[in-house]
Amino acid sequence: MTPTRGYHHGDLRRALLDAAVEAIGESGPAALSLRDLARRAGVSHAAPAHHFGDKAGLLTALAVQGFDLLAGTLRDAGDDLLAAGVAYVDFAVRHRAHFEVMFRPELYRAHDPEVRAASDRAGGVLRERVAGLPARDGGAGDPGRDALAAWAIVHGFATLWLAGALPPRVGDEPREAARHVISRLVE
Amino acid sequence: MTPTRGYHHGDLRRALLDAAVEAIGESGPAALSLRDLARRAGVSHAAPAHHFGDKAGLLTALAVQGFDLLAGTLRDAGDDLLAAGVAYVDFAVRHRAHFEVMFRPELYRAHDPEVRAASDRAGGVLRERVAGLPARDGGAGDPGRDALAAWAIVHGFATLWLAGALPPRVGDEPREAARHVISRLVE
DNA sequence: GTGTCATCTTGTCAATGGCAAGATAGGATC
DNA sequence: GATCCTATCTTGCCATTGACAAGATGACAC
Repeated sequence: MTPTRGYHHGDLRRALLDAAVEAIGESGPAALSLRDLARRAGVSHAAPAHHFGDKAGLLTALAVQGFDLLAGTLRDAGDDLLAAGVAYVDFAVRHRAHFEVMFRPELYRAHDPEVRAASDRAGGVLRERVAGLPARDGGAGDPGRDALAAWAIVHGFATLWLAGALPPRVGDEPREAARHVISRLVE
Repeated sequence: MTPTRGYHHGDLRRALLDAAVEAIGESGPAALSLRDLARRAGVSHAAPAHHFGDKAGLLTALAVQGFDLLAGTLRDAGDDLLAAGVAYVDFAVRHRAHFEVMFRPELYRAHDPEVRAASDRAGGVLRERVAGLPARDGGAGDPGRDALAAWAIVHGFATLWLAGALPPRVGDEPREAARHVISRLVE
Protein backbone atom coordinates (compact mmCIF):
# COMPACT_ATOMS: atom_id res chain seq x y z
CA MET A 1 0.00 0.00 0.00
CA THR A 2 2.98 2.26 -0.54
CA PRO A 3 3.05 2.92 -4.26
CA THR A 4 5.67 5.61 -3.88
CA ARG A 5 8.01 3.89 -6.32
CA GLY A 6 8.09 4.86 -9.97
CA TYR A 7 8.13 8.20 -11.62
CA HIS A 8 4.71 9.18 -10.40
CA HIS A 9 4.10 9.25 -6.70
CA GLY A 10 0.42 8.53 -6.82
CA ASP A 11 -0.79 10.70 -3.98
CA LEU A 12 1.87 13.32 -3.58
CA ARG A 13 -0.47 16.12 -2.65
CA ARG A 14 -1.76 14.26 0.37
CA ALA A 15 1.71 12.99 1.23
CA LEU A 16 3.08 16.53 1.25
CA LEU A 17 0.26 17.81 3.44
CA ASP A 18 0.80 14.95 5.87
CA ALA A 19 4.53 15.64 5.89
CA ALA A 20 3.83 19.30 6.53
CA VAL A 21 1.70 18.47 9.55
CA GLU A 22 4.51 16.30 10.85
CA ALA A 23 7.23 18.87 10.20
CA ILE A 24 5.25 21.75 11.71
CA GLY A 25 4.54 19.60 14.72
CA GLU A 26 8.28 19.19 15.19
CA SER A 27 9.54 22.72 14.60
CA GLY A 28 6.65 25.07 13.98
CA PRO A 29 5.43 26.65 10.76
CA ALA A 30 8.26 29.19 10.56
CA ALA A 31 10.87 26.48 10.12
CA LEU A 32 8.89 24.66 7.43
CA SER A 33 10.94 23.84 4.34
CA LEU A 34 9.44 22.70 1.07
CA ARG A 35 12.59 20.80 0.28
CA ASP A 36 12.34 18.95 3.56
CA LEU A 37 8.78 17.95 2.74
CA ALA A 38 9.94 16.75 -0.67
CA ARG A 39 12.62 14.63 1.00
CA ARG A 40 10.10 13.18 3.44
CA ALA A 41 7.84 12.24 0.54
CA GLY A 42 10.76 10.86 -1.46
CA VAL A 43 10.40 13.19 -4.42
CA SER A 44 12.57 15.87 -5.94
CA HIS A 45 12.81 19.35 -4.49
CA ALA A 46 10.67 20.91 -7.20
CA ALA A 47 7.79 18.45 -7.05
CA PRO A 48 5.77 20.38 -4.44
CA ALA A 49 5.60 23.41 -6.70
CA HIS A 50 3.39 21.61 -9.16
CA HIS A 51 0.72 20.89 -6.59
CA PHE A 52 0.81 24.06 -4.52
CA GLY A 53 2.67 26.65 -6.53
CA ASP A 54 4.67 27.91 -3.61
CA LYS A 55 4.99 27.65 0.14
CA ALA A 56 2.01 29.91 0.76
CA GLY A 57 -0.04 27.70 -1.54
CA LEU A 58 0.76 24.63 0.54
CA LEU A 59 -0.10 26.41 3.77
CA THR A 60 -3.32 27.67 2.20
CA ALA A 61 -4.33 24.09 1.51
CA LEU A 62 -3.41 23.18 5.07
CA ALA A 63 -5.54 26.01 6.43
CA VAL A 64 -8.55 24.87 4.42
CA GLN A 65 -8.07 21.34 5.73
CA GLY A 66 -7.78 22.75 9.24
CA PHE A 67 -10.94 24.83 9.15
CA ASP A 68 -12.90 21.88 7.83
CA LEU A 69 -11.48 19.64 10.53
CA LEU A 70 -12.44 22.23 13.12
CA ALA A 71 -15.98 22.56 11.77
CA GLY A 72 -16.38 18.80 11.97
CA THR A 73 -14.96 18.64 15.47
CA LEU A 74 -17.31 21.35 16.72
CA ARG A 75 -20.28 19.70 15.07
CA ASP A 76 -19.45 16.36 16.66
CA ALA A 77 -19.20 17.98 20.08
CA GLY A 78 -22.94 18.48 20.23
CA ASP A 79 -25.19 21.39 21.06
CA ASP A 80 -23.67 22.35 24.38
CA LEU A 81 -21.54 25.50 24.32
CA LEU A 82 -19.24 24.25 27.04
CA ALA A 83 -18.66 21.03 25.15
CA ALA A 84 -17.96 23.00 21.97
CA GLY A 85 -15.44 25.13 23.82
CA VAL A 86 -13.65 22.11 25.19
CA ALA A 87 -13.67 20.62 21.70
CA TYR A 88 -12.13 23.82 20.33
CA VAL A 89 -9.23 23.58 22.76
CA ASP A 90 -8.89 19.88 22.17
CA PHE A 91 -8.74 20.51 18.43
CA ALA A 92 -5.93 23.03 18.89
CA VAL A 93 -3.91 20.55 20.92
CA ARG A 94 -4.52 17.51 18.77
CA HIS A 95 -4.22 19.33 15.45
CA ARG A 96 -1.60 21.75 16.58
CA ALA A 97 0.00 22.17 13.15
CA HIS A 98 -3.30 23.03 11.49
CA PHE A 99 -4.28 25.38 14.27
CA GLU A 100 -1.00 27.24 14.24
CA VAL A 101 -1.27 27.87 10.52
CA MET A 102 -4.97 28.75 10.48
CA PHE A 103 -4.59 31.78 12.72
CA ARG A 104 -1.40 33.10 11.14
CA PRO A 105 -2.79 34.64 7.95
CA GLU A 106 0.52 36.16 6.92
CA LEU A 107 1.75 32.64 6.20
CA TYR A 108 -0.84 31.81 3.56
CA ARG A 109 -3.38 33.33 1.21
CA ALA A 110 -6.08 34.15 3.71
CA HIS A 111 -8.24 35.77 1.06
CA ASP A 112 -8.40 32.60 -0.99
CA PRO A 113 -12.09 31.80 -1.56
CA GLU A 114 -11.64 28.21 -0.39
CA VAL A 115 -10.15 29.42 2.87
CA ARG A 116 -12.91 31.93 3.43
CA ALA A 117 -15.56 29.32 2.76
CA ALA A 118 -14.00 26.79 5.12
CA SER A 119 -13.44 29.44 7.76
CA ASP A 120 -17.08 30.54 7.47
CA ARG A 121 -18.25 26.97 7.91
CA ALA A 122 -16.31 26.62 11.15
CA GLY A 123 -17.43 30.05 12.36
CA GLY A 124 -21.01 29.16 11.59
CA VAL A 125 -20.94 26.12 13.85
CA LEU A 126 -19.39 28.16 16.65
CA ARG A 127 -22.09 30.82 16.33
CA GLU A 128 -24.81 28.19 16.42
CA ARG A 129 -23.51 26.86 19.70
CA VAL A 130 -23.38 30.34 21.20
CA ALA A 131 -26.90 31.07 20.02
CA GLY A 132 -28.03 28.01 21.97
CA LEU A 133 -26.73 29.57 25.17
CA PRO A 134 -29.53 30.76 27.46
CA ALA A 135 -29.63 34.53 27.85
CA ARG A 136 -27.44 35.57 30.74
CA ASP A 137 -28.88 36.95 33.99
CA GLY A 138 -32.42 37.20 32.79
CA GLY A 139 -32.06 38.19 29.19
CA ALA A 140 -29.81 41.18 29.55
CA GLY A 141 -27.01 39.55 27.54
CA ASP A 142 -25.77 40.75 24.19
CA PRO A 143 -25.52 37.67 21.94
CA GLY A 144 -22.77 39.25 19.84
CA ARG A 145 -20.76 39.96 22.92
CA ASP A 146 -21.40 36.50 24.33
CA ALA A 147 -20.19 34.90 21.13
CA LEU A 148 -17.04 36.98 21.07
CA ALA A 149 -16.31 36.36 24.72
CA ALA A 150 -16.75 32.63 24.26
CA TRP A 151 -14.53 32.53 21.22
CA ALA A 152 -11.89 34.70 22.85
CA ILE A 153 -11.67 32.62 26.01
CA VAL A 154 -11.32 29.29 24.24
CA HIS A 155 -8.98 30.68 21.63
CA GLY A 156 -6.88 32.40 24.23
CA PHE A 157 -6.67 29.33 26.41
CA ALA A 158 -5.71 27.18 23.43
CA THR A 159 -3.08 29.65 22.27
CA LEU A 160 -1.53 30.00 25.70
CA TRP A 161 -1.54 26.24 26.14
CA LEU A 162 0.25 25.69 22.83
CA ALA A 163 2.75 28.43 23.62
CA GLY A 164 3.61 26.68 26.85
CA ALA A 165 2.81 29.91 28.67
CA LEU A 166 0.48 28.44 31.27
CA PRO A 167 1.81 27.71 34.76
CA PRO A 168 2.44 24.05 35.58
CA ARG A 169 -0.34 23.87 38.13
CA VAL A 170 -2.87 24.05 35.29
CA GLY A 171 -1.97 20.43 34.70
CA ASP A 172 -1.40 18.41 31.57
CA GLU A 173 -4.93 17.56 30.64
CA PRO A 174 -6.13 20.24 28.23
CA ARG A 175 -9.75 19.10 28.11
CA GLU A 176 -10.17 19.12 31.85
CA ALA A 177 -8.33 22.40 32.32
CA ALA A 178 -10.31 24.02 29.52
CA ARG A 179 -13.61 22.87 30.98
CA HIS A 180 -12.67 24.35 34.31
CA VAL A 181 -11.75 27.73 32.84
CA ILE A 182 -14.61 27.98 30.38
CA SER A 183 -17.13 27.17 33.08
CA ARG A 184 -16.21 30.54 34.59
CA LEU A 185 -17.93 32.09 31.59
CA VAL A 186 -20.91 29.84 31.01
CA GLU A 187 -21.79 28.73 34.53
CA MET B 1 21.86 63.03 16.31
CA THR B 2 22.49 60.29 13.78
CA PRO B 3 26.06 59.17 14.43
CA THR B 4 25.72 56.23 12.09
CA ARG B 5 28.78 57.29 10.07
CA GLY B 6 32.16 55.89 10.76
CA TYR B 7 33.31 52.39 11.41
CA HIS B 8 31.44 52.07 14.65
CA HIS B 9 27.73 52.53 14.61
CA GLY B 10 27.40 53.77 18.14
CA ASP B 11 24.11 52.19 19.09
CA LEU B 12 23.75 49.26 16.76
CA ARG B 13 22.08 46.97 19.24
CA ARG B 14 19.20 49.37 19.74
CA ALA B 15 19.07 50.21 16.04
CA LEU B 16 18.75 46.54 15.16
CA LEU B 17 15.99 45.95 17.68
CA ASP B 18 14.12 48.98 16.36
CA ALA B 19 14.58 47.78 12.81
CA ALA B 20 13.31 44.36 13.84
CA VAL B 21 10.15 45.88 15.29
CA GLU B 22 9.62 47.74 12.05
CA ALA B 23 10.31 44.73 9.84
CA ILE B 24 8.11 42.40 11.87
CA GLY B 25 5.35 44.98 11.75
CA GLU B 26 5.55 44.87 7.98
CA SER B 27 5.80 41.16 7.30
CA GLY B 28 5.59 39.20 10.53
CA PRO B 29 8.32 37.44 12.49
CA ALA B 30 8.58 34.51 10.09
CA ALA B 31 9.82 36.73 7.28
CA LEU B 32 12.41 38.44 9.44
CA SER B 33 15.88 38.56 7.90
CA LEU B 34 19.01 39.49 9.80
CA ARG B 35 20.56 40.77 6.61
CA ASP B 36 17.60 43.02 6.03
CA LEU B 37 18.00 44.45 9.52
CA ALA B 38 21.68 45.04 8.84
CA ARG B 39 20.77 46.91 5.66
CA ARG B 40 18.20 49.01 7.49
CA ALA B 41 20.81 49.93 10.07
CA GLY B 42 23.43 50.62 7.41
CA VAL B 43 25.93 48.02 8.57
CA SER B 44 27.38 44.88 7.08
CA HIS B 45 25.49 41.62 7.01
CA ALA B 46 27.55 40.06 9.77
CA ALA B 47 27.30 42.90 12.25
CA PRO B 48 24.16 41.63 14.03
CA ALA B 49 25.89 38.40 14.96
CA HIS B 50 28.24 40.22 17.30
CA HIS B 51 25.40 41.63 19.38
CA PHE B 52 22.93 38.78 19.35
CA GLY B 53 24.81 35.70 18.22
CA ASP B 54 22.08 34.51 15.91
CA LYS B 55 18.50 35.18 14.92
CA ALA B 56 17.10 33.49 18.00
CA GLY B 57 19.33 35.70 20.10
CA LEU B 58 17.90 38.83 18.58
CA LEU B 59 14.35 37.62 19.08
CA THR B 60 15.19 36.68 22.65
CA ALA B 61 16.23 40.26 23.30
CA LEU B 62 13.03 41.45 21.66
CA ALA B 63 10.97 39.16 23.87
CA VAL B 64 12.64 40.49 27.01
CA GLN B 65 11.95 44.04 25.87
CA GLY B 66 8.35 43.05 25.15
CA PHE B 67 7.65 41.47 28.53
CA ASP B 68 9.10 44.50 30.29
CA LEU B 69 7.00 46.82 28.15
CA LEU B 70 3.94 44.75 28.98
CA ALA B 71 4.67 44.79 32.69
CA GLY B 72 4.98 48.57 32.58
CA THR B 73 1.81 48.95 30.57
CA LEU B 74 -0.18 46.81 32.99
CA ARG B 75 1.23 48.66 35.97
CA ASP B 76 0.31 52.01 34.46
CA ALA B 77 -3.24 50.84 33.82
CA GLY B 78 -4.03 50.94 37.51
CA ASP B 79 -5.62 48.51 39.94
CA ASP B 80 -8.77 47.78 38.02
CA LEU B 81 -8.87 44.37 36.35
CA LEU B 82 -11.00 45.59 33.48
CA ALA B 83 -8.56 48.42 32.80
CA ALA B 84 -5.66 45.98 32.94
CA GLY B 85 -7.41 43.74 30.44
CA VAL B 86 -8.01 46.62 28.06
CA ALA B 87 -4.38 47.63 28.47
CA TYR B 88 -3.29 44.08 27.63
CA VAL B 89 -5.19 44.18 24.35
CA ASP B 90 -3.99 47.69 23.64
CA PHE B 91 -0.42 46.56 24.21
CA ALA B 92 -0.82 43.73 21.72
CA VAL B 93 -2.13 46.12 19.08
CA ARG B 94 0.36 48.91 19.65
CA HIS B 95 3.36 46.65 20.17
CA ARG B 96 2.30 44.02 17.72
CA ALA B 97 5.83 42.96 16.81
CA HIS B 98 6.82 42.38 20.42
CA PHE B 99 3.59 40.58 21.21
CA GLU B 100 3.85 38.26 18.23
CA VAL B 101 7.34 37.22 19.23
CA MET B 102 6.68 36.90 22.96
CA PHE B 103 4.10 34.16 22.58
CA ARG B 104 5.92 32.19 19.94
CA PRO B 105 8.58 30.48 22.03
CA GLU B 106 9.89 28.37 19.17
CA LEU B 107 11.31 31.55 17.64
CA TYR B 108 13.62 32.40 20.51
CA ARG B 109 15.29 30.99 23.60
CA ALA B 110 12.31 30.93 25.89
CA HIS B 111 14.32 29.32 28.68
CA ASP B 112 16.77 32.20 28.77
CA PRO B 113 16.86 33.46 32.38
CA GLU B 114 16.34 37.05 31.30
CA VAL B 115 13.21 36.07 29.42
CA ARG B 116 11.87 34.08 32.34
CA ALA B 117 12.50 36.96 34.70
CA ALA B 118 10.82 39.51 32.46
CA SER B 119 7.93 37.15 31.80
CA ASP B 120 7.50 36.59 35.53
CA ARG B 121 7.43 40.32 36.14
CA ALA B 122 4.59 40.78 33.65
CA GLY B 123 2.74 37.76 34.96
CA GLY B 124 3.08 39.07 38.50
CA VAL B 125 1.34 42.32 37.64
CA LEU B 126 -1.47 40.45 35.91
CA ARG B 127 -1.97 38.20 38.93
CA GLU B 128 -2.06 41.22 41.24
CA ARG B 129 -4.88 42.73 39.24
CA VAL B 130 -6.85 39.49 39.32
CA ALA B 131 -6.33 39.18 43.05
CA GLY B 132 -7.93 42.59 43.43
CA LEU B 133 -11.11 41.30 41.83
CA PRO B 134 -13.94 40.86 44.35
CA ALA B 135 -14.90 37.23 44.82
CA ARG B 136 -17.53 36.25 42.31
CA ASP B 137 -21.11 35.52 43.34
CA GLY B 138 -20.50 35.67 47.03
CA GLY B 139 -17.07 34.18 47.43
CA ALA B 140 -17.56 30.94 45.55
CA GLY B 141 -14.95 31.83 42.95
CA ASP B 142 -11.66 30.06 42.47
CA PRO B 143 -8.96 32.74 42.18
CA GLY B 144 -6.75 30.51 40.06
CA ARG B 145 -9.57 29.88 37.67
CA ASP B 146 -10.51 33.56 37.60
CA ALA B 147 -6.96 34.55 36.74
CA LEU B 148 -6.73 32.01 33.96
CA ALA B 149 -10.10 32.98 32.55
CA ALA B 150 -9.16 36.66 32.56
CA TRP B 151 -5.82 36.02 30.91
CA ALA B 152 -7.36 33.70 28.35
CA ILE B 153 -10.10 36.09 27.33
CA VAL B 154 -7.83 39.10 26.86
CA HIS B 155 -5.11 37.05 25.20
CA GLY B 156 -7.61 35.38 22.91
CA PHE B 157 -9.23 38.64 21.96
CA ALA B 158 -5.86 40.22 21.24
CA THR B 159 -4.69 37.26 19.19
CA LEU B 160 -7.86 37.12 17.13
CA TRP B 161 -7.72 40.85 16.60
CA LEU B 162 -4.14 40.70 15.34
CA ALA B 163 -4.94 37.74 13.11
CA GLY B 164 -7.71 39.75 11.50
CA ALA B 165 -10.08 36.94 12.36
CA LEU B 166 -12.76 39.04 14.02
CA PRO B 167 -15.86 40.01 12.03
CA PRO B 168 -16.02 43.61 10.80
CA ARG B 169 -18.90 44.54 13.05
CA VAL B 170 -16.55 44.38 16.04
CA GLY B 171 -15.29 47.73 14.81
CA ASP B 172 -11.83 49.19 14.51
CA GLU B 173 -11.32 50.45 18.02
CA PRO B 174 -9.55 47.70 19.94
CA ARG B 175 -9.80 49.34 23.35
CA GLU B 176 -13.52 49.86 23.12
CA ALA B 177 -14.21 46.43 21.67
CA ALA B 178 -12.03 44.79 24.28
CA ARG B 179 -13.77 46.60 27.12
CA HIS B 180 -17.12 45.43 25.83
CA VAL B 181 -16.06 41.80 25.60
CA ILE B 182 -14.10 41.67 28.85
CA SER B 183 -17.02 43.19 30.75
CA ARG B 184 -18.84 39.94 30.02
CA LEU B 185 -16.42 38.29 32.43
CA VAL B 186 -15.95 40.87 35.15
CA GLU B 187 -19.37 42.52 35.26
C1' DG C 1 52.17 56.63 22.75
C1' DT C 2 50.95 51.81 23.18
C1' DG C 3 48.25 47.86 23.86
C1' DT C 4 43.89 45.71 24.36
C1' DC C 5 39.50 44.50 23.18
C1' DA C 6 34.87 45.40 21.63
C1' DT C 7 32.99 46.42 17.29
C1' DC C 8 32.38 45.95 12.51
C1' DT C 9 33.77 44.13 7.56
C1' DT C 10 34.85 40.94 3.95
C1' DG C 11 34.72 36.38 2.31
C1' DT C 12 32.81 31.95 2.21
C1' DC C 13 29.60 27.84 2.59
C1' DA C 14 25.42 25.07 2.81
C1' DA C 15 20.47 25.41 2.61
C1' DT C 16 16.33 27.40 0.83
C1' DG C 17 12.49 29.19 -2.43
C1' DG C 18 11.42 29.75 -6.84
C1' DC C 19 11.86 29.48 -11.89
C1' DA C 20 12.88 27.23 -16.47
C1' DA C 21 13.38 23.43 -19.32
C1' DG C 22 13.12 18.77 -20.00
C1' DA C 23 11.88 13.73 -18.92
C1' DT C 24 8.23 10.34 -17.93
C1' DA C 25 4.00 8.06 -17.94
C1' DG C 26 -1.09 7.57 -17.82
C1' DG C 27 -5.01 7.89 -20.56
C1' DA C 28 -7.83 9.44 -24.41
C1' DT C 29 -8.51 9.22 -29.28
C1' DC C 30 -8.06 7.26 -33.58
C1' DG D 1 -1.77 -0.93 -31.27
C1' DA D 2 0.04 3.80 -32.47
C1' DT D 3 -0.14 8.54 -31.47
C1' DC D 4 -0.91 12.55 -29.05
C1' DC D 5 -1.87 15.14 -24.96
C1' DT D 6 -1.35 16.54 -20.53
C1' DA D 7 -0.49 16.02 -15.68
C1' DT D 8 3.28 14.80 -13.00
C1' DC D 9 7.92 14.77 -11.64
C1' DT D 10 13.24 15.76 -12.39
C1' DT D 11 17.45 18.26 -13.20
C1' DG D 12 19.71 22.51 -13.30
C1' DC D 13 20.10 27.08 -12.06
C1' DC D 14 20.03 31.68 -9.44
C1' DA D 15 19.37 35.04 -5.71
C1' DT D 16 18.80 35.23 -0.81
C1' DT D 17 19.63 33.78 3.74
C1' DG D 18 21.95 32.28 8.33
C1' DA D 19 26.08 31.14 10.14
C1' DC D 20 30.99 30.96 10.61
C1' DA D 21 36.03 32.42 10.09
C1' DA D 22 39.48 35.75 9.68
C1' DG D 23 40.81 40.25 9.45
C1' DA D 24 40.26 45.52 9.79
C1' DT D 25 39.12 49.50 12.68
C1' DG D 26 39.01 52.47 16.42
C1' DA D 27 37.60 53.61 21.39
C1' DC D 28 39.56 53.53 25.74
C1' DA D 29 42.67 52.48 29.59
C1' DC D 30 47.18 52.77 31.07
